[in-house]
Amino acid sequence: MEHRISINTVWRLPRYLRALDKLAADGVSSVSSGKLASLTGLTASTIRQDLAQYGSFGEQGHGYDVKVLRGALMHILGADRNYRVILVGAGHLGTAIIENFSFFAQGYEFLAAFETDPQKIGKEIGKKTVLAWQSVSSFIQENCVDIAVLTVPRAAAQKAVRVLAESGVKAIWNFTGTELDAPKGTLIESIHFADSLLVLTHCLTLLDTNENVERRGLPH
Amino acid sequence: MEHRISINTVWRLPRYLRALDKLAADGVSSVSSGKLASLTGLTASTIRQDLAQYGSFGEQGHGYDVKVLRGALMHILGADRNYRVILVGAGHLGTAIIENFSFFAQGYEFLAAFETDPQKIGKEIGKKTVLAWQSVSSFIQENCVDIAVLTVPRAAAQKAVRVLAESGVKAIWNFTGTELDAPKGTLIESIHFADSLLVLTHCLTLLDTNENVERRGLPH
DNA sequence: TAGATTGTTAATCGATTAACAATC
DNA sequence: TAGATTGTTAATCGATTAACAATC
Repeated sequence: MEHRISINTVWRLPRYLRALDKLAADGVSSVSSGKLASLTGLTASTIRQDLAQYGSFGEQGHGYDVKVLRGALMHILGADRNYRVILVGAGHLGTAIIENFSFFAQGYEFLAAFETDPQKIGKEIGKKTVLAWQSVSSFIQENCVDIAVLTVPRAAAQKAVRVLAESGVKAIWNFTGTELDAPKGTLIESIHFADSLLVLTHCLTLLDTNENVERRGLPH
Repeated sequence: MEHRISINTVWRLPRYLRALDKLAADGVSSVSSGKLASLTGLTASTIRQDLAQYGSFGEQGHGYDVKVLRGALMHILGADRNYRVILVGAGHLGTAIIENFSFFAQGYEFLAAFETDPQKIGKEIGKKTVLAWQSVSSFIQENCVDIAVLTVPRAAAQKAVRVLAESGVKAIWNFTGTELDAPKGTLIESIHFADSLLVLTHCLTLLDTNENVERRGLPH
């Protein structure tokens, strides 16, 4: 593969996937770039450009097969592998992520949760017992953990990252709302709730001042 | 104000705010665009360009006063107003958002939570009693609700949006993971956990194939 | 075949970067 | 004053859009 694919393109792929899932749920088997464009709020041109970076998935004159394209995107995004996941921080947020989100069912294997609070240790989350934070390092080494979902309080975040990285976790999915220094070789992907809320209030402000709002193409 | 400000710029403002908060916490009172650049992973040029869209907040030769710039950004983002907020869906996720996030303390006034599950009605979240979903419409009309935090199951999401919008909620902060149709006049800002996780696994895939990863400038 | 829609090349547009005069 | 750093203009780069030949 020749040139670097832009981060904009990468962040649009999950959006295509959402649209395809909806189409599949509605029993639609084939879709054109134009239809996909109207579903996602993007242009047909952008979609064809994005897909072209990875290969040819459509059929001229007939569009894309929903299942085929979905499978291709899943593969590109690395979502057809099996990931071994732990939860770090067994509060409401962590519990919600592990128990609520359906995408977490397929492919992802949830191994265990870790906590420092003795009151929470021993309870169950996602059908696994909550373990003591103390034991996380040996657990990671013995169980080849790929991803740690980080839902600890802000103050404990950076220290937890260090321990997780040193123990061999490959990636950290960060919900703590803090900017974390990623140790070399460890990937950190952050979801900043506050950013999203600030963009929301910004848009509210624009509405009030009667300016036009350009709704997001998701930089993030 | 002349031209439309790009969505990329808007999404960078909260990142500046995060850096400024960190500086303020460290007792730093003044910062240059260069320093801010290294803290955020952006370029000094981009930062000065972004700020210039809204005005002049620095002092030539001396950089920006941390508190002044912070205040300016808060104002631009509409975060210095008071918002009246309700929670719709009193599960783990909603509870986490209301109780965990410090930014929710200042400025935002949490009024009530709503649920359909009789088991949850009457309990407490964020020092407020969970009310019956039935009563949401009259509550919104009587209490001038600005923002609804939506944390209901996917299947209930679109119907809830219709009710909330018709009752007069101005904005919906959507955590349901579904693409929602926004009724005219209602703003919807969505956080898609799945998108973030897919980008994470995509980056993991790139690492494995030894390609370079361009880390995000946050399209979102 | 005719119609539709892709994959791809070329044109446009906008965003980022570089550079520098203004000035604290 | 000299040094530093802004605000801003100009240059570059990349991303989006438009167009169209290829083809199912």
